[in-house]
Amino acid sequence: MALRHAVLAALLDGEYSGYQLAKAFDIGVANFWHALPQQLYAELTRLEKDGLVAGRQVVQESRPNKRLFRVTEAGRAELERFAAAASKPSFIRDDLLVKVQAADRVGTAPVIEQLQERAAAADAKIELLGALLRQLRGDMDEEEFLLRGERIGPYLTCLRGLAFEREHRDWCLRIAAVLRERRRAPHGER
Amino acid sequence: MALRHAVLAALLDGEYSGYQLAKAFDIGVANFWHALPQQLYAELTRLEKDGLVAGRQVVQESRPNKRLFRVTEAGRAELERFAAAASKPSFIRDDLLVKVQAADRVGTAPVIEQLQERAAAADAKIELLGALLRQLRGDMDEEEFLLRGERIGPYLTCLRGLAFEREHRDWCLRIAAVLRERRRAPHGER
DNA sequence: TCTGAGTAGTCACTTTTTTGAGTATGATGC
DNA sequence: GCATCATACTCAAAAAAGTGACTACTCAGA
Repeated sequence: MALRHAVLAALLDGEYSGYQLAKAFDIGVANFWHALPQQLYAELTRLEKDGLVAGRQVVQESRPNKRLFRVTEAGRAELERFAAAASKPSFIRDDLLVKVQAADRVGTAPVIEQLQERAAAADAKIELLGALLRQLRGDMDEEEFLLRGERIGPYLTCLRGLAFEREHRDWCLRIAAVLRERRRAPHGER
Repeated sequence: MALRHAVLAALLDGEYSGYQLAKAFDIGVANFWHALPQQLYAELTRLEKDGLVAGRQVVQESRPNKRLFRVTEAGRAELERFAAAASKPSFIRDDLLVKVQAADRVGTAPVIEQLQERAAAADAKIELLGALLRQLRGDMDEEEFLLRGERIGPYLTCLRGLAFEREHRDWCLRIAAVLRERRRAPHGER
């Protein structure tokens, strides 16, 4: 039960529909969890059944009706319990790293290409997160916001995401450069 | 099928038993994938059935017999195919981040504690990876090794792991400091 | 007027990952 | 001499995550 708590945490700041939640999971929440819309709808259904969130129907004209969910007291308590329990260690799990591990035993050309695509994607995400951070802290500077802002959780996770993306971009570019250089000027035998 | 390729990539450097592989997955390979021994044994069985690895029985005295596996030509070809295919984007997936996201809506004390434990664990991993990198590059310096070393794949993924752990440690320490400071000097109302 | 994109979701299914409980032997430490 | 650790694995099951295929309605643009 892991997506469960990510959904609860994402839902702390107000009412969201499954659809809106899916968008949040594509940007801010993606810094600590990832899920497809179907998974979110399913999890919301389970959470509601367990009384951890409450949904209400909102009838709309000119677009489909929707259900908005908010965290209940029981949900908040569950999150409290979760926060106090031990966390599993985090780790990277990335196809691209697997390819790099094999890098000098398989063709490097496609890997170099993917490293560069990744770097570009990371760049895009860095901009997105920068904008999100500016928006979250409003007119305060970061230090002041972190000390006096009233809701810093999402900001803190975005900081982590930003650092991750920067690091990832730099690594991708460096590794791509190394692999290109080695193609240009071959090394030992083989 | 993702663990599959991680196992193949890890097996590129020689013959390993499931048991040895499990150790590798706890240190170096953990930089790009993570798995429990049971999964590795199961995956090795499947890989062998599919002809991507070949196992041979090694009879031992004074300890249980073991089976050593190596990547076959078909396995190498599969890895080649995998390297050329598109990769899924990577993302962080971390309980602790979920807790931080909820940080100012639930009790922060246990979260601060966990952040510090994590920072310490990251420190330990940083040392481990540093030693592994020194061992992998032998008496060359990094630049020379990356250019002329004959097997740099594992080195490159360890570099990623090292950067990740450093970043993670710094973030944990900073966030712990921020949350402590906010407990000391409360902000807005609530 | 047709096409595609955005909103809002559901159902069924498969794959992957995790968890828990075992087996067996020799070596090492108190 | 007894307990625990390290080696080396296996089996079964549950939980979590991911995939594909669908429904329906509105609006904007070609």
